[in-house]
Amino acid sequence: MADHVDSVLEQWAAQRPDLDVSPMAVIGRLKRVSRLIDTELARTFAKHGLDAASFDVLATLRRSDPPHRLTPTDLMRTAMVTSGAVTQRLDRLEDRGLIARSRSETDGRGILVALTVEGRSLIDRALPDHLDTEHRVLDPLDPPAQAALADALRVLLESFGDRTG
Amino acid sequence: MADHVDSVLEQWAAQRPDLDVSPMAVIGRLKRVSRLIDTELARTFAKHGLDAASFDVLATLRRSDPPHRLTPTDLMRTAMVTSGAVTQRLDRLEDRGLIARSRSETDGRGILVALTVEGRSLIDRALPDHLDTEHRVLDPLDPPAQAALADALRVLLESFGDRTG
DNA sequence: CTGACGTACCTCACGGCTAAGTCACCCGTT
DNA sequence: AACGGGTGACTTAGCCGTGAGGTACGTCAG
Repeated sequence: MADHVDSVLEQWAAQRPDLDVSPMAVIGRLKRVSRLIDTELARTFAKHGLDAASFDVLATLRRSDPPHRLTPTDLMRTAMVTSGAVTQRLDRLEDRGLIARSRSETDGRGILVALTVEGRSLIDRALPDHLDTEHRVLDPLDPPAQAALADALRVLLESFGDRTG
Repeated sequence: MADHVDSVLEQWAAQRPDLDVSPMAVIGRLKRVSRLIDTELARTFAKHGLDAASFDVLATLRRSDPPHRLTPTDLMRTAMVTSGAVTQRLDRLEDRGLIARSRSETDGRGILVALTVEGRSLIDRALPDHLDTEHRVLDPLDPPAQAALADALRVLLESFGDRTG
């Protein structure tokens, strides 16, 4: 059974047998799987009028500790995007009435972002559907294989310094 | 040892204990690792005046069977982007003299894309550097763990129908 | 108190991609 | 030979992101 990456490796072996392309077996697949999953998840998001960026913001707010308020900087860090991207995401969500911005009372520069009633309602509707999709995508791997996969990925994340706090 | 995704899972367990968010342990990490690796690889590409999109095209041509000519459709399929994106990638590379387009002799609609001498020279210079980076990124996993990771990802790819041919 | 530096958020020009549409050409059917 | 649907490449409007830079506010040493 050969996937696309197997044939890429074969091609390299034929054209550049002097190179050790073994890491491509992992990194090539990682990129490809990630892209295919993104596409699949996007379908579910679209059913609820969302995209991955909007879902990400709403879900991050929803899972945060009560009173479910975060600063744009918090959102920037968890989403791994620039501050400009966060501003624009919030603009779009605010225009649609899904989040609300308020000034921080303790920091004159700060903003607090909160879900509106509509935003909370929407994310609570979208979440189960999203989790169904995620379950379905991972279904080909049995639970121990999923756990092993998660562990391997965590090792890589930690090597990048992706720690809590 | 907790990474960012561990804390996300904890937050969900606290805020929505009714939901089974276990697939996020895998998919959340996958997205995060993929993004961090992309950033790391981009650094190496930039050293050679490239980005991931350009490198992808040059590398795909380089590893193809002699005479190293592919159609834009071939490139579209391996890169998993739209035809419009391929056209624009080729425009940029052609402007820089790294690839050349010629008309297909057997199909009046078709185009053949080939590396120029400069393009081939550039990709041959960038490749070893790129592979060093990929090796370094995967270094935290020992070879058996890398192989296991690749296998798990292949199972997922196959479930998406990502086969050769 | 003051100045210098750091932080928080926003602005904006620009770049690459998608999605939808165009045009030319291929090919099986009639 | 003509037609009609399929295919290959390109075009363009619009979206979302980056990266550089601006403004306002916070912090702290002197």
